[in-house]
Amino acid sequence: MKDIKPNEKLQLAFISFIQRVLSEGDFVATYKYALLNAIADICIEKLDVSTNESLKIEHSLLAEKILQLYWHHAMPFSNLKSGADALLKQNSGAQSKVISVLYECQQNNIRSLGQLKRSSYWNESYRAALNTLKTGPLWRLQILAKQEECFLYPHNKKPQYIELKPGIAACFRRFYDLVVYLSKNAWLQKIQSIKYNQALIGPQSKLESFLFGEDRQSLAKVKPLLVDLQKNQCFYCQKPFKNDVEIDHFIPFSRYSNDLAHNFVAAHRRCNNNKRDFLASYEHRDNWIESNLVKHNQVIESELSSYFDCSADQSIAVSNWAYEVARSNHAKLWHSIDTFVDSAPIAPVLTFKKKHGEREDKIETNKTEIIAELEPQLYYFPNLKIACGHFKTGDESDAEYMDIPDGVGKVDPNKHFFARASGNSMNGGKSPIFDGDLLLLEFITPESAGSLQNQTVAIERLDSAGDSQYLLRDIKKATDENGNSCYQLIAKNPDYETLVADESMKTFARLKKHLC
DNA sequence: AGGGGTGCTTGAGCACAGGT
DNA sequence: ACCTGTGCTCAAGCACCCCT
Repeated sequence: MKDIKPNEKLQLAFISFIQRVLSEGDFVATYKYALLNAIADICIEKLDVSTNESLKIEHSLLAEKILQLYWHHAMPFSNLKSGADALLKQNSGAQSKVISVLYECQQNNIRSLGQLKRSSYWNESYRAALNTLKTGPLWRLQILAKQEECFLYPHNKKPQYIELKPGIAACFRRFYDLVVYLSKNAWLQKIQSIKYNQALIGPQSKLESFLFGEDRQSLAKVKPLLVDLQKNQCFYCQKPFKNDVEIDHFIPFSRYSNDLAHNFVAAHRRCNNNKRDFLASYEHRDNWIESNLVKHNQVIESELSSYFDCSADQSIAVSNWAYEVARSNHAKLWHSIDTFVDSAPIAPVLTFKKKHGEREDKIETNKTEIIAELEPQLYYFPNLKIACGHFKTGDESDAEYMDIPDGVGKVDPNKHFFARASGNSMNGGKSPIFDGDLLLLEFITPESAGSLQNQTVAIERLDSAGDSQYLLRDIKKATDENGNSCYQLIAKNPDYETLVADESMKTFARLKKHLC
């Protein structure tokens, strides 16, 4: 729930603005498509992006991302029919500066972006991208129909970063697929529209896969390593390989089209095909974290850093984002052949955690020392007021983490969460609940609820505006005046009247523990 | 009405000068 | 050495006008 529900009006305004950028902006070169794509990528690659906060993105990070996005574009495009072989122009005038410098690097036998970063060509390429961004696209992206409209970030040229306005980063995360799809399509059309390119591209071409396709060749480097690390067993079914190994993108390539070294697992062809573009279940995700980001982190980094980006933080951030979106959309997660599980209700967000007593700077210097594990924390929803009075509107936005206090017993981050009581209707009986008390609740569904008789539950209903309202009450089965059985919602405080459950209400969570 | 020529505007590349 | 600002050039898009 964290990060995924920016204000609905803002979401609509965001979508509308992105559409306008692509339709009303003037495009002579393709930089602005790349910039939009770069910002979207960075928003999902960063850990700790909060819903309503602004997000600073360093110009340097954008420049690196731009180089990454243009890397493939700087290779000569071959038209198989005509035999022509040349660089596609990405500017209506002279060739784009970024393409020119990357092309020069490739002509000097730099074969990957990782190699470029370690080479003497890096500085020049990086500066070209940075200068290009700062002289134009950063301040032109938000010029719509000749008018400057700073919806995404203010135009402040002094600091070395742009600052996405509150909620914008969350919108980029929520609508990542859409933004990338739209910007890449517009990018593709722009390249096709440049007259110089038309002779080269011809009437139909494989331009899209050339520009935005994956580098399949590099996967050959991954297979033997992963087969070895996985002890010749399929990542998903744990059964041995029989000449049927395929490399799977754990976070599907269709969802995130940058190859990250930690994102690969070896799987049976059948398992991989059956998984298709689904996210794997939480169980698989835990195993992936344990295997690729903890146990084999260093080996993967040393063996594959020449071919792929190797940031464990980036991988975990992308995985968090992908699972957040899945949960928000109630998507199914693939577990095994033709078997799926729910992504809702609450997926634990994984973060790296230091070993107890370890110094902070070790994270930077020695990643093998980092252990990835579920923090002993649960979600806390400060905006979710569980009413102890009358139904009260609240929402699940702005989730935070809260340490699990001692003595609460066994909890599951998939089910349990914290929220505050609001009001005094449950202030009575043996264990009164006061306004502001912390409640440990367990999410329930009609299927998982079991008998609720004599339990304290949070009930949810929708108000006339469509917002959710919540109320905490004891449940008791009773008989109404017509002799029909019904459920009474009883307040511990006798000053509050007993309500009868109706069809507009649903049980949302049961009270597991009341913490003062 | 439609085609072609002209001039203006815009976004981008590039060279250069001056400041830090 | 690096950054920043300025001015020039170029190609494309567009509006306008004129001619057929």
